[in-house]
Amino acid sequence: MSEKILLIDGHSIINRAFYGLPDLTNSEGLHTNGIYGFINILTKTLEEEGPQYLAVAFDLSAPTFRHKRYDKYKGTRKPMPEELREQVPVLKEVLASMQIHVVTLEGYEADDILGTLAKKSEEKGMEVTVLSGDRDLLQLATDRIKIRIPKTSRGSTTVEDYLADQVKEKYQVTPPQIVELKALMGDSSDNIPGIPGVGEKTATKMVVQFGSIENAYANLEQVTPKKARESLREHYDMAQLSKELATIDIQAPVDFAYEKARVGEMYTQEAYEMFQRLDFKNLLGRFSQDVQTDSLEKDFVWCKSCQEAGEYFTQAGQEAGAGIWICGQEGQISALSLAWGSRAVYFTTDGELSGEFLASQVEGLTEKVSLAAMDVKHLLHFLPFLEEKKTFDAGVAAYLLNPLRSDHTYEDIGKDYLGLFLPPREELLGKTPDMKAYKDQPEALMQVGCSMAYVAQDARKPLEESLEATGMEGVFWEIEMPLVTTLYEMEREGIQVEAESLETYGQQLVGRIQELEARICQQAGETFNINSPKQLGAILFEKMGLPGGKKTKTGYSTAADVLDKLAPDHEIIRDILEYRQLTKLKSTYADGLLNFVDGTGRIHSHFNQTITATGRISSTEPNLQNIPIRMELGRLIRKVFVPKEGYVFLDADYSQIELRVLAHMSGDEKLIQAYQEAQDIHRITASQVFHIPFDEVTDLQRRNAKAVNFGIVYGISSFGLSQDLSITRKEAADYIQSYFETYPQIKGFLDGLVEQGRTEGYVSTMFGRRRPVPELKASDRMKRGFGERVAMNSPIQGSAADIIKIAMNRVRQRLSAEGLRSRLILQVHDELLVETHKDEIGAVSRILEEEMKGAAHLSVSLEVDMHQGESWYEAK
DNA sequence: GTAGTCACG
DNA sequence: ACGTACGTGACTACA
Repeated sequence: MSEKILLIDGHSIINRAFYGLPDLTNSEGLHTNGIYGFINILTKTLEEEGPQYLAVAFDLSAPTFRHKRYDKYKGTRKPMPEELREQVPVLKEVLASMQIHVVTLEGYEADDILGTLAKKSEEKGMEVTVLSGDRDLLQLATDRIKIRIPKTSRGSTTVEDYLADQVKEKYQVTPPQIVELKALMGDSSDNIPGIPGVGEKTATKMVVQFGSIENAYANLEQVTPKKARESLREHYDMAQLSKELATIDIQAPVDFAYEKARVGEMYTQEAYEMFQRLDFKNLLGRFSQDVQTDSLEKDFVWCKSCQEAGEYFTQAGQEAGAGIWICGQEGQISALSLAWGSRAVYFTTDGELSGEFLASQVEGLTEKVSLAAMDVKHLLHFLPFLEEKKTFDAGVAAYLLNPLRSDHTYEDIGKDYLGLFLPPREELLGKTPDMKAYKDQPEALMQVGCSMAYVAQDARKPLEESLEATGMEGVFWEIEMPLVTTLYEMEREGIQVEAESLETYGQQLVGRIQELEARICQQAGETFNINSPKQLGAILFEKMGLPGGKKTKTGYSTAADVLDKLAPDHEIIRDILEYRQLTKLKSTYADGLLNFVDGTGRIHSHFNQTITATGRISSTEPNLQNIPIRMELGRLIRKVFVPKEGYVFLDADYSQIELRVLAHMSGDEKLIQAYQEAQDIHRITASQVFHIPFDEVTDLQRRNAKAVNFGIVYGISSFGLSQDLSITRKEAADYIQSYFETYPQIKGFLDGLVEQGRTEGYVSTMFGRRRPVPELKASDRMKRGFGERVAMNSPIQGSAADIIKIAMNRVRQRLSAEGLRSRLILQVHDELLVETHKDEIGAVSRILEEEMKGAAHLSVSLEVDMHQGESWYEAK
């Protein structure tokens, strides 16, 4: 058996991968799809070919001998998009970490390196495989040099293999004659001129007939068709030049030592860390267990004894800070990890230690040291004595520093801020909940718990430094850390629901739903699943032939805005819309909420502080921020949310907080003045934008002005506004223009935000919270447009979020400082709900009003609407 | 697991 | 020629 070498065309393969795969980015925002695809094609080919030698060739940016020969060479080539360009140096790092030999040569292209090495290896008696996306390489094929061309279509990759015979079969010419073809046809991507008027067919015919351009020229009179003959006569020089440019140099002065190219261990420690950095999680399994565990250098100790525990806590007390993690339920600690210095200890309560003992040890510890944790809100369930200004939440810090990440795990934070590669929780425990793992997988849980405590403590310094460097230490300590306590208390309190009424409400829907279901199927002429957009689309737009047209990737859109247009003419559509409404209420709200009622009749939603890109909080399990209100039938659900005995609800919401924030941030005098003069901002906007006396503004004009105001806050586009108002784009554009003429500083402000996003890479709220806007650098126009709207909207939405967070903290602190029994229990972006003791209504309404209005001092006042009621329904 | 839909600000 | 308003989360169908 002869030896085998695999030669890879680096740029062309990463190109293929980049364009063939969907967009992928790692936690640093680096695009990785090209690298990922490259590694996949590389490893797949290695498996199939099993070569002893391997090398990857890259072009250099320096001019090659071809440029010297022809200055327009590759001159018209489109520049590589930034998303791809940035991946090339990283790919080279990855290859280096995998001990894969990379070859470049100044003055030559990768093709020449590949050609030279292929021929050289063939002469040495080796079998050669060249992997490239570029068909030019086919000229190298022989019966021992195989060219492999991967093709990606719809996600799956197939590879075409060419030995000399297959080239002949497919192109009717020998591999060396591929050069003749290219010289005749030209190549627009390389800017090789070719012969005008000669395409693939004529070129192939000519080469088959004459063998070469020179021979064709020598027998010019036999060349057909006539147009090609004349063209060849006239442009023979150019054809010769083209041929020179298209010919791969097989004698490039490459310095190549086969020993360096020998295939060795690719799955090295360095490669493991590279793959982790790039978030190639599903490739990590290819590494040996040794490599995977070697990346974990920390020693974690398990402690079950009281005496040792006491000593450990004393030791930790000598330090400036300690990291902590707890697993348990209902306020009872089962296991606790404590990290300080360079160690972490795991305490469990299955022996001598008790949860109470550990909690008291921690309480003692907090007298001396400041604690850090990945999730302080969770910690508060077990350690309610923690003080917000003395405790550091690494998850919240990481979120502020990059609010675009979907989560902030110890693994990510360790990687980003400590350069530490820890096995992710997913690998150690999968989705097993902590408490289950405590029983079934104690070793793995120890790893997780200690990693959490360790990373929180060790990453604290770099995180705090980053917060200072970005000017977000104020947002962190003054807004977010106090908010941890506020949200914890809101979650703990929960909200009371009348479960029986909720059940009755659900029951009442069932009858009507069944009735509608029957009517719809009867009108359709068959029974089908109305909840399936696919089946529904087929019925409406194919069977019944309603005008609809495709709208989604997968078929017809049956969304409400499409159906709304058909509703006036078709009873079935009206029934479907009602059916949709009712089933939504039944499944998400009636049945959905019932699942979350606890033993005491209350629902405890989770308020998440580290999710949104703008700084808002979110609510889950259940989401209490999207309880119906716009439609009366849905709004009735709010009747089941009631205050406990002896209490009422006080509900306070900001009036147009985002528009007021915009007036303030932009400093637009006209808009500020408008707010000072009139109650009804939409009406005054209509009056000013449409040049109509205030008292003569029609409802329609007011509605249009309101939509424009919304549009401005969302990052205006004429398309979006035209959709919302069902008007033409032109009309929408006129509204916008007129709006900007009325409020000129708004335009300047919004343009400035986009500009800032472009130059700085992020935009900021009034309080310094940042949102990165990487989309502004995208080559895709749509993505950029999205980035522009985000740059305009985020500072507004985010500042409003900051303001209500400040208000929430102050309300919570005052309720507590004044010894009141009333509690803040819900926040819905611009609204606060307080379960208010009947004796405290006056005090609480003053607190709400003062703290909400006083949360920020803007150049327009902050206004608050307040309502009282025996249910959430009544309090709005 | 993704896509479609729809509830909220 | 293309195709988007900003920010979320839950449910259902379906591969």
